[in-house]
Amino acid sequence: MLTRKMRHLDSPVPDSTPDQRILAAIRALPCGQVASYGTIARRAGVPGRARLVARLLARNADPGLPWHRVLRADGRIAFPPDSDGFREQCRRLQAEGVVVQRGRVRLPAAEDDLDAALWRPR
DNA sequence: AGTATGACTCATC
DNA sequence: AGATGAGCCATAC
Repeated sequence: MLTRKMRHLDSPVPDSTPDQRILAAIRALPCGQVASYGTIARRAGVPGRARLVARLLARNADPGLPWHRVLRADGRIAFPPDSDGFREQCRRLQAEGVVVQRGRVRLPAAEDDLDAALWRPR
């Protein structure tokens, strides 16, 4: 039986939903590396949908998902500074060696995949 | 159908 | 660097 929804052509595009690709993009973040909601959205093929990323994280129940590596575009933690989420995220990041000061992390200057991957300071 | 609400982002000041 | 307002998109009422 073929899929119920016929594809226009049998396109080689991954048969995945934006949600799945976003989760994949987050899971693809290496330990100690961070990215903004917007960057995750872009990497997942849904540019401009940072809020979708945020919504997914808010609902996520998977304890293995490295949600703490996702920050706002300015490098700040998205939770209110006095919240449990904030503290937990800080703790997890620092446990990975990420420098967090005043709730802020220095994001890779060029959030491009290439630069972020190659420019990583030792 | 209209309004409010976010783990958002960007331009501007 | 902080504040503000507009844009944005999916859900919830």
